[in-house]
Amino acid sequence: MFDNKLTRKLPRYYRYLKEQLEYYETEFVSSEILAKLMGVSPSQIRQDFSRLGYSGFHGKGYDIREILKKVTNLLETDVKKNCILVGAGNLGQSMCKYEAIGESGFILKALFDVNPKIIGLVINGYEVLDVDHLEGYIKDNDIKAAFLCTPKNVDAALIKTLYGHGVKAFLVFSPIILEEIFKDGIPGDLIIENVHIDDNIKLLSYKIKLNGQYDSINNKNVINITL
Amino acid sequence: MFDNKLTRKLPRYYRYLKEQLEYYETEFVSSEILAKLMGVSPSQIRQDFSRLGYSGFHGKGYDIREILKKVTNLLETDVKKNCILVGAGNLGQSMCKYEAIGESGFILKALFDVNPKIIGLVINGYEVLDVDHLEGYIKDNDIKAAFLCTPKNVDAALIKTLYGHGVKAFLVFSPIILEEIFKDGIPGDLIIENVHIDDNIKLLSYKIKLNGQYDSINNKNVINITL
DNA sequence: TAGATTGTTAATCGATTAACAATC
DNA sequence: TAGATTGTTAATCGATTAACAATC
Repeated sequence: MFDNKLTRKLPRYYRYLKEQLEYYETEFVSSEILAKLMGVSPSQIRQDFSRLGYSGFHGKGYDIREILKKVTNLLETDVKKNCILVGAGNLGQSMCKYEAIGESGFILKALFDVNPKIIGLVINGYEVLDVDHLEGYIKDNDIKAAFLCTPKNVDAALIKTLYGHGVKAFLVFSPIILEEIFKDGIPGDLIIENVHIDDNIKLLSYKIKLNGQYDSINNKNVINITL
Repeated sequence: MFDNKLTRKLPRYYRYLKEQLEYYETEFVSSEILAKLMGVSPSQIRQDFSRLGYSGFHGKGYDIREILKKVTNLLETDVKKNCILVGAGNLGQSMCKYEAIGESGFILKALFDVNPKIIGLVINGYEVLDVDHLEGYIKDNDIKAAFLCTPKNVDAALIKTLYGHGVKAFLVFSPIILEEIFKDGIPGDLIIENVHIDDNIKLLSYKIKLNGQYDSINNKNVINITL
């Protein structure tokens, strides 16, 4: 039932299938075409789709909308989940406009901040509320997740507070040391999804290093690096 | 020479080693301790470090600073690389303050925007320049990379333009369809590092779905999901 | 020395690929 | 029917784990 390695590939499949549908305007796609687009082997795609329990059509390919539906079902990105965003600075203001939030079933209910200059502003249709009202707001609005766009030094404490108010799931932009705040043990039902832009930047550095370097294994210069 | 699967793990090792050094204030770490912290097996850590060509000390563990040095060397995050940031809106303003940029060897030289209201402002010490001056600026300043914090519909065209001016490496926040812009083929030396926050959000949705679900394989409720 | 922990080999596990009969 | 492409099995490849002698 839990095939988490495959699950981790789903968002990627989602992206490329969407691309096929919208940019190339095709309703069906063969494992060969999709494989080329994604830089993987056709075999792998057939294996994965088969394991997802989705069948294509012999001689024709896969019905893109149907796989997308399957992926959506598995990720439950069609299930509505109320959420809030804390930290209405630059990152927060940028994030609250991000359509991927709604596309994943999250309904952004409000923004919160500590800064009196920001509190009361309306950003992208969301009023910025005072963090002092978090507790009541969470209890009244069935908040399932919080997106933390706060400075990294406050993230950990904030998670503990919000968890105390009943929020179990967090999207965080800074690496957090949970042991540091949950001294009596990290709750089993705490969910953290960490965005590691710093990792992306480091990999960019590595790719720049590699670009054009001579690859003695394949006897050619490195180009089009895939990590 | 090119062990890209291992390379992809390096930023993660970097993060946890840094954490050991700074938060736990230890100079040495055993594979057992680090494994517990990272949620992997001690074997794997010993294998990886060995493959990186780094030796620890019998009975004592690994010298954290030394591995960090090794990782830094491999990723070349200590090599200085001039870069620019395009799009000085909320995301751009947030990114230009991000210390991971400098930590990875990138030296942010300037911000660029199209909006006359933003051009001329000084943000975090960087003057916002007019995108019309991009070409000359790039040629004069040995720009190795660009961070695109622009609206997603302009990213693709911008990459083509900047590539034409000599910038080969890009950090991008929206999935881009390169085939769409490079109709005559995607240049082999073009480097794209894509930040997929939408994937993180979808995985958050999945984790919420799983949380507390009954796992019939292990006969217990799912907690502490690792994907 | 005793204790701790590495470094490495061999075994296991899982994921990817190859191949091809099935079938639309 | 011929052509295309799936679905699945078996083979391969690679990564993870287990085990333990080596050694600080």
